[in-house]
Formats: sequence, structure tokens, C-alpha cells
Amino acid sequence: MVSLKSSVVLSAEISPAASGRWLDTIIKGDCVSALEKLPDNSVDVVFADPPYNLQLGGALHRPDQSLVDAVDDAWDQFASFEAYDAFTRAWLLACRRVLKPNGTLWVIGSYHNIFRVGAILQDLNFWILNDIVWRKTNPMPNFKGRRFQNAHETLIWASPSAKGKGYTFNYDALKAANDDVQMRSDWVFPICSGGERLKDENGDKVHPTQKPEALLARIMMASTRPGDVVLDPFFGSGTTGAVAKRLGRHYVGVEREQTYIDAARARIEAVEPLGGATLSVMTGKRAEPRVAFNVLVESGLIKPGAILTDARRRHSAIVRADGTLASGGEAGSIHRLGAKVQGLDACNGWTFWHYDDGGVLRPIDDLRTVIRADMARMG
Amino acid sequence: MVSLKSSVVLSAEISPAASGRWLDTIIKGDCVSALEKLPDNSVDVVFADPPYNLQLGGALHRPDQSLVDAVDDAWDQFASFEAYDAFTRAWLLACRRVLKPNGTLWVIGSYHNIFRVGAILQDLNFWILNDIVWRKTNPMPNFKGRRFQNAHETLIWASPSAKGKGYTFNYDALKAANDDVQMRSDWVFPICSGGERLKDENGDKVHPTQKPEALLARIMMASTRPGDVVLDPFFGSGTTGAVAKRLGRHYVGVEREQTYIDAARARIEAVEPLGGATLSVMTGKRAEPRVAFNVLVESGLIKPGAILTDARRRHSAIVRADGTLASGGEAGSIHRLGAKVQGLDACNGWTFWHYDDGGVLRPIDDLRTVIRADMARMG
DNA sequence: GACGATGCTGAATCTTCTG
DNA sequence: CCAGAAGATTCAGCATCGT
Repeated sequence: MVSLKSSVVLSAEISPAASGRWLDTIIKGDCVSALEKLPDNSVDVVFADPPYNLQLGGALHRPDQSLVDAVDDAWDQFASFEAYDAFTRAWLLACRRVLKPNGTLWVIGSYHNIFRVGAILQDLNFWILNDIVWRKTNPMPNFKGRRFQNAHETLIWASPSAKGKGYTFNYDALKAANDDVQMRSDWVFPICSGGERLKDENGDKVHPTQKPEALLARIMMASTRPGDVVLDPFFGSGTTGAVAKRLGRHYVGVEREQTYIDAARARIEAVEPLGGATLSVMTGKRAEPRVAFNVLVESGLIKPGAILTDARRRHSAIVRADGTLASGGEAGSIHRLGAKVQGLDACNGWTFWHYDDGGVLRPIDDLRTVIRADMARMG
Repeated sequence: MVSLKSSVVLSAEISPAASGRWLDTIIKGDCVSALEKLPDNSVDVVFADPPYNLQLGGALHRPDQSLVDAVDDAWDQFASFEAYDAFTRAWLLACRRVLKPNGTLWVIGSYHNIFRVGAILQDLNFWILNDIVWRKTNPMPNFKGRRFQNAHETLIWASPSAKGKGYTFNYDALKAANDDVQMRSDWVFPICSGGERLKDENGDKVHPTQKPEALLARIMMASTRPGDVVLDPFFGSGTTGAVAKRLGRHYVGVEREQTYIDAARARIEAVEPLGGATLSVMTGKRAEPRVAFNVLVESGLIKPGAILTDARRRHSAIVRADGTLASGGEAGSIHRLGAKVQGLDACNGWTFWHYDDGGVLRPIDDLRTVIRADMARMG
């Protein structure tokens, strides 16, 4: 079992000593000034659940005249769109400074604020990777019957710049977990309620917009690796911290209200981290070491002079000693020649070309696994 | 059966004579200048499908090397966000002038443009009533496996001012059509394909972004009454006109391209208006919800680290936090790993793998019924 | 005609490494 | 930084064709 502490030691870039003790802590204060305590390029992912700028215009009552406990806290009040926009720009810029260039940022919001946040993200040159819809299984009904039931919230997933190409996305794991079809942009989760919802000594909810842990788990399993650092600049009740600890990720939280900080600390303290074996992330071919075709020839798995064909034996080529293929006067790499014989621009020669194994055609890709198994044993 | 002509007569405010002959026509031209032909406060609903301002890199090929026919039309090209914003402000203001104070406006977009549109709507003092998610049953996949599949588009439904309170919303009709539960903000429809998709004489699609009629039908059934006037400032292939005529509403279209105008005219000409009783068939059907394995993990019904076995306990595997299974150095989806441990090509992991429920082995498929019970309430 | 195999397509900001 | 090469990557629905 890999403990959270040993994960820290394994991470070359981040260590508790170098981090100024901010790792796995909650920093009290306004998020822009609090983030000044963090060095540049120090976090892998930002998850932000900013104030929604709700404008309900008076109390909301259910049909039975009971009062709906709406979000009307002081921290959620802004004088104008301009004030909200300035606030948004400030915290986004502060987050980008501490975010690694290959990191990504998540923001969640509703129609009250998400359009402003999205437009500002684009204005600041963030690059939107996806917008994600969280569909709620159990949303609050629309009591007035004058609109559609507000049954979803929107997340934006963005790279800090248009050139950010090396971001983490655990595509293969998500696909395998999703019954072998790729994960879509619409997710279904219940809202946070029942035992998961933090309550104070009076039985009242501690935080008005506590997010479900399943939502954060999906986000972290998709866009982080074990040992990564997740920053939450609006920490609230600490869902980000609790999920990060459970999944073997590090967290940094920023929060202004002492009540929330106290509740989050106690909550995270009680979390039991999962063991190392359960945290391994499934990877696909992309993560495998590269093996060049001539390695197969040099190792004798394929002999010079051998004939390769496509799966239907419509095209054939001869293997040359230098690791290239030749066919009808043309020669080139397995990829180039595969493309050429098909009249295409590109081709994956590993899956296109097959060898004859006692009458059965098998892709030459199968032979790479032999080489890779050897490489794995040698370290 | 209500004919279109009698609907006109029933409408006190709009008559063909007073309308200057623009009712149920397509006006050729740029939408801002074309709308100058319409009087103030003359339409009940605006449906706008503006250019999305896609910013495509190079050509995109499917894994089989076929080329994706991208939206690279000139009308979707803008020099900058500033240019797109100015364009957006101009058409929104032109639409608001002709929109009745108690009318409403719909805009559809994707993450490329919808955040800008939404923020500008708010800046112009439109009042957002809902954001609506159109979930596509059959979206295009993400071919490179570097992001989530882009499986939805977003609509914004707004009132022209914060004081617009008398807008039409057929709450009870929608609820009745939705198995007596409130209509939610997430809608499911297939993309427009098959016989509904307009093709030219070469068999090519007439318009690259033709919207499904079911989507427009939902919109009109929700926010208009028979005889109302629906303006579409980006008329394209005329889906708005076709659905308006079928549902006994009036339309006005604005379109720049003669090709689209010709196709839309012929299309609308062929439409047979329906009677009110047949309209419920347009609202779309719900399918049995698909539940993937990761939903069980994320919901806590199966915990990471849990051991699954086959019915006779001959094979076992451990559940990982990413929603995959691992066994003897191998990892994969419940289906892949089930096949692998049995030495088979395929396996239904839902019936193969079992969990231990107090000494009794039960197939993990049983746990899906719990989730489906939750989802059933969503409609 | 029925049925399976094969092919085509849809609003898409869709790779990564080496030299 | 750029050019070039390696090589990884798709889901649902509909149309067409062959048996």
C-alpha cells in the first residue's frame, strides 16, 4: 500500500521541503492573495467552484409557502457584471501562474455565471478542451412552473494556453470504465445529499453548494495521475481535498471562511486513502515504449526476405535486411509503404501488415509485445 | 385541424396586410440589414443558430483514414473574438427590436461560441431563463482520443429584458407530454441524418449544420402558441420554417446564401401542417439508460479494492479506482478482462463477474438495477 | 424479401517524437 | 522552432450490396 507521504517522496518536482509546507493544506484568505504563497508552475490541475453570482431577487417560496434555503450568502453577492468579471479575471490569472503549462483547469458553474467565465477564459487565451454537462438525477424542482427544471450544471475544462498539448487525459482508463466506449461530455450524478452532505450541530448544511465526491472523482481520474497536485481556490467544504486524499493525489485549498476550513479539515482527516494497487491507471498503446520495426528484424522474429501482406492478402511486400519493406519497385518504412500501396496519406504499418503464422495471418503488432515483454524483464 | 391561413386570421396583432408581406417568407440578405424591413415588436420568438466560429487546425481523418467533412465555410470565419463579439451584439440588438417585450429568444451554440453569446446577452440586459443541453444520441466521436466525446450542444433561452414576465411557457403541456414530470433542462435527440437530411442532386448535404426538426418542435411547443411568429435570422436549410408550418406557427427567415434559400423554400413547400392532437409524437422518446461500470464505482456501490469473481470462484479480479479490473498483471474493462481470464475473444462482464453479498455471489448486473431506479426518475 | 457484411458520415477548436 | 516521420485513433445510424 502506497501512503500519501511516500507518494510525495516519489514526486521529483514537488517535495514538502521545497513546497513551503503548502502541500495538502488549506490556506486561509482571499484566493488571489493567498495564491501568492505558491511558486510558479507548481500545480497539475485546478478545480474551481467560484461564486455563482446568483440574482434571485427576493426570497423563493415553495408552493406550500415554505422558504427555500437559497444561496444568498455575502460571498455570493456582486454589485454588477463588471465587478464579477474583474473578480473572475483576477482569480483565473492567479491560478494560471501557479498552474504547470501542461496542467489543466476545471471550472463549474450555472447559467448565472458560466458564460461570463467561459468568455473570460477565452479572452485570457485559455484553450477550451471540452465543456461538460453534469446532469443531476435529483435536481431541485422548479416551483413556479414558469421555466424548465434546472437539471444540470456546466463545467469547462481548459488548457492554460492554446499550445498546451501534453496535458494528462486518461483516455484508455475512462473508456475501459465506460463499457469500452469513449467517455462523453455529459455526465450523470446525484446531487450531494444524505450521509455525504456535511451538517453542523444543528443539522443544517455546512455549505450551500457542496459538490458530490463522485463528480470530483471523475475529474481527477480523468485529468490527473497519482501524486499530482490539485488546487481548489474556492475550497468550501473540502470535497476536492477529500477526494484527492482518497485517490492518492495532493491538494491545496484556499478558503476565506473559518467555518468552512474547520469543517473541511475534519472531513479530510477522516478520509482513508486507497491503496496503491487500486490506484494504478490503465494505459493504452500510447504509453508503451516505442519499438522500431528493425528491432524485430534484428532480433530474428522476422527474417529478411519474409513476405508481409494486409489482412485480406490484397497487398504484399518483402522485408529487407535494413528494416524497410519493398513492393513493386517502391520501398519505405512499414508505415510509408502501407500508405503507398493503399493510395493513402498515412497508415499504421503495425496493424496493416500481417505475417503468416502457419496459415493464420497475424498483425506484426503482435510481435512487438514479445519484444516489450523482453524489455520489461530487463528493466 | 387548424390550417395555417385560419391561424393568421386568428392572430389579432399580425395580418398579412399589416406585415408588409414578410410573414412566412425568407428575406435574402445579411440579418442585421434585412431585419430593418420588419416593424418593432412584431415577432413572438426568435430562434437563432448563428455561426459557431469553429477554429479548426488542419484536416481531420478518422482512424480508417477517411476525411472528416469539416465546417470550413466562409460564413463561419471570423478574424478575432472581438469581431465575433461585434457581430453577435449587432444581430442580438436587431432581433430585440423586432421581438415583442413578452417574446423570448433562443440561441444554440457549442463551447466555441456559446459562452461569448451568453455573456453578451447578459451585457445587453437580456434575462436568461434557462440554459438547455441538447444531448446527442449519436454524436461524432473524438477520433484522436485526446478529449471527451463532444456529445452535446447548448441552447440559451432568454427574455429580452429582466422585466419580461409574460412570456409564453406551456408548462402543463410539456409536463403532460413528459410522463407528468416537469420538463428538464437536458433534452435528448439524434442528430439530423437519414431521410430528414437535405441532399443535393449529387447526394451531398445541402447545409453542413442542419438541425433536427424534433429540436425545433420541442422549442416551439414549449415557448409559442399556434399562430405565433417565429423569426430565424440564420435560416439555413429552413428547419425553423418547416417545423413552424407543420405546427401551425408563422415563420420569418433571413438568409444570405441563395442555395440555402432555394432548398428551404422547396422543403417548406412540401410540409403538410398537422393538427394539434398529433404533436406529441414530436417530443422524442427516451431509451433505456445505459449504465457503465464506472458508475457503480463512482456511486460507491462497488468500492475500489473490492474483489470480483466468476460464479464458481475460479477467476478473481480487483476493482481499481479508475473503473477497470486488474488480475494477474492484466488490466482492462470488465468485459476485456473477463474475456482474457477465460481465454475467449469476448465476454459480457456484467453477467460474468460477481460480488460477494454476505457469502452469496451475485452478478454485478444486479447493482445496475439500483442505479437504473434512480435514473428512471429523470425521464 | 430477409439478413449480414461492408461502407459512409456527422458543428471537431482531435498527436507526439526526433533531428 | 520547424519539418518530417512514427504511429495511434471511432460511435451510432443509415445506405448499399451480396447471398
